[in-house]
Amino acid sequence: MDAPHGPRPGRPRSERVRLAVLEAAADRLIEGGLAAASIEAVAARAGVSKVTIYRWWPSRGALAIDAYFHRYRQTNEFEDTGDLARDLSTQIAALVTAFRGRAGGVMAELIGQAQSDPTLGDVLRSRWLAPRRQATAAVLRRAAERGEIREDLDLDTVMDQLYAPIYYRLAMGHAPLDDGLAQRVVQGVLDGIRRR
Amino acid sequence: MDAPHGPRPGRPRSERVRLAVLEAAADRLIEGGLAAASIEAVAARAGVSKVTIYRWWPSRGALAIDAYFHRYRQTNEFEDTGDLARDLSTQIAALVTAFRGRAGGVMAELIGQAQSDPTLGDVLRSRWLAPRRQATAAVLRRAAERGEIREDLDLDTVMDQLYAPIYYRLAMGHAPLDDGLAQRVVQGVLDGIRRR
Amino acid sequence: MDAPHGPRPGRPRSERVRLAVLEAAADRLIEGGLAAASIEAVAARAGVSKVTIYRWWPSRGALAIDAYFHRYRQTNEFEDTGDLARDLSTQIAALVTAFRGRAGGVMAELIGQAQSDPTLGDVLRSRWLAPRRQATAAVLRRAAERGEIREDLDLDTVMDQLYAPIYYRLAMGHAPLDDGLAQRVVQGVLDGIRRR
Amino acid sequence: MDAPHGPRPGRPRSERVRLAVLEAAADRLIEGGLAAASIEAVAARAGVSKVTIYRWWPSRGALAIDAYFHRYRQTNEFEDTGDLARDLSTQIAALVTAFRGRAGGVMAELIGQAQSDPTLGDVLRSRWLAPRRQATAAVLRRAAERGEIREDLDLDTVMDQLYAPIYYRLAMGHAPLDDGLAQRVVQGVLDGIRRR
DNA sequence: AAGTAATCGAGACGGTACGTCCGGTCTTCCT
DNA sequence: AGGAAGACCGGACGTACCGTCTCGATTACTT
Repeated sequence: MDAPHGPRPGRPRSERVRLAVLEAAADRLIEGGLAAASIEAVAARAGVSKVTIYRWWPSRGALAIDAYFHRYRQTNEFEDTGDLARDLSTQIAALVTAFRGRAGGVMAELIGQAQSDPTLGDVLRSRWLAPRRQATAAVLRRAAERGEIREDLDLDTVMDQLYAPIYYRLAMGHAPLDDGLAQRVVQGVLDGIRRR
Repeated sequence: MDAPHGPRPGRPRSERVRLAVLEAAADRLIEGGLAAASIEAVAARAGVSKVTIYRWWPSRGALAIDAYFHRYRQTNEFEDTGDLARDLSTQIAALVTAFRGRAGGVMAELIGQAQSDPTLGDVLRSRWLAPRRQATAAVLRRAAERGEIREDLDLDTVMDQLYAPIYYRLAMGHAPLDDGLAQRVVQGVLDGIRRR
Repeated sequence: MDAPHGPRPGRPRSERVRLAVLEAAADRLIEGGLAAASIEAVAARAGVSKVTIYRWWPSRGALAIDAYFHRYRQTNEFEDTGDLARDLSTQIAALVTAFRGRAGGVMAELIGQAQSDPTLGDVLRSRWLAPRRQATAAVLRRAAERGEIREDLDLDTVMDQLYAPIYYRLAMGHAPLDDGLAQRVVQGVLDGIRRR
Repeated sequence: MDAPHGPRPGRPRSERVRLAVLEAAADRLIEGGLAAASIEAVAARAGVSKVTIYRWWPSRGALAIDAYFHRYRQTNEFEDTGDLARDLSTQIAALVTAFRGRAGGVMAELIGQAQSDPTLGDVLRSRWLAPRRQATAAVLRRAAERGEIREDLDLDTVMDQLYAPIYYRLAMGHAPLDDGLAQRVVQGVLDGIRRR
């Protein structure tokens, strides 16, 4: 897929331009949301021609999500200390904290945009959701092996129960992403899945 | 605010026009999503002038949500049979069923749009979320009074646990809104909150 | 065609805008030729939106020719003094003089553009050529009636002989539109068509 | 200018490429006029890089005219049989015939383009007009020596009278380039310049 | 054989203009 | 006052060419 083809013919893509576009897009995104990250505006801000952006990103959403990941390329480590409640709380609290900042609004808009842009949905699922869910699933599996939680669980459903409330509040805004949220959610889920 | 002014001066608002607009908007919404329900397009389809729409609806989102409720004005009854698990399952299964059809896509787009349109968020919360949550809260309260579930619960958190997975799947599309979903979710939540 | 329809519904067309566009287009046309009279540039200069221009003029050429006639709306009178040689010379000399100024370059470009824009050709023929040829034909007909020139002439060919050299020099630029040109051309033609 | 430099260093220009470009340009020119003969399109069609074209031709017009001459490299012989009327008619009729075909439209567009491209005008005059006018002038001069026409004539004006009507009709399109045109024009001119 | 020099294909890039869509606002007349 | 019709500005869209640029590969002539 990305095997080093050796030097391809033609002028190579300018890394300078790639970065300028991503930075400009991230800036606009944070300043004024997705609406402000129009191709036109990003091109102007980055000092780059529109065509160049269109050559590399198929849509505003695709660019926005690249810019988002570029700006918020987080470590995304998931410690496995053996204390399931603590590990899950830590991980989810980190998500809550991130979403409380500007990144939350941007992510909410990206999810919103994905409703009318299937490609964007794909990217979101594969680059954002999937890694987090895989890490979480691993932790849960090990907890099951340790006998801490039941073994007959549908992990996908469990993870929905863990993550959904965060995204739900983010998207609907009916309640804040408060400090205790992560803890409460994890507690509620564990109450249901713990071995008795 | 809505005191009966008695017959106000001037030409009264045309009910015919109101309906034509809502029907046209709903049609476009279903055919092509929010993007297709532009004020321009709806006006053309309804045979109505743009200004008339602007007079009565502040934005595309506001119009869309009105059209949504106009088309899918559902009964939204919530039976309280005394069997908590059944009542909750019934209610949530109804939501899942509704979201599986075209209404789901539209609702997803409306939630998406609300991310950049605070007014739309308000309407969504007050006219869509709130009634459902109030009915659900009443049922839960009565179950607590009957001693079926713990009394120290934060009902808001419980309702998040009940509803969030549905919206989460709707919005992220990482997993289908399958038939057993409602039952599984309710089961999971009850496992955690039932009196032991 | 332009019967007074009575007051048509809707906001009436703004005369201010119409004039601003024509003046701006004429300015650009004279400053930098057809190339400078881009819709974009004219809109900017006139303080008018592009869409407004597109609503009223189908193409750059159509706008340019309107602007040309707006700026150079000449009297186009053709005196018939009874002295054929003088009348023709006067008329053609006026054309030569006009074409020697900036109007010449613009007209040349318009004719050029008409080669790839049939609509523009139509306008040019009906609004520019036809009136001049009709007036000239009338003068020639009266001269024939007076017995000054032969009566068996194909007037269209005669008029081609009169006008063609002017446009030929304008378009090809192989020789100047000098002062004596009109006189020489008329003399040459009359030598051939005068009654002997 | 084109002295044989002897073998210059470096890779010699590829004749294959030169021909491919000219053929491609001529094709596009005939299919869709000057507009279709964009450098971009010609390069694509010829399987040649844009830069290569830019290296050898300064502009679209220059390329177009080269392509025109390449495709329509005509013999351009001018017989001098001693019969002036016939010789002129033959020559001009050949021009009319050529212009009636596709070459006419192309030539018209080239003349049009020359209005905003001085270089193109130069090429048109030196490579197209001049040779024809020189041959015609020679014929006329010999006729004057034979005493067939007046000797005090300004040959440039006479040639304008001969050729202008053809180009005039080509450019303005107000009348067709019909069969008798050449004959009529020559007759008209000779009527005026013949010795009496 | 190594070096030098030009040609060529491929393709990235900034820029200008294109013609279109939609959002909002406005003006006018009609009901 | 409500409503239809439609003109208007502004902003963005996605596309077409322009002319320039950076590469690597090729093809000759010159030491």
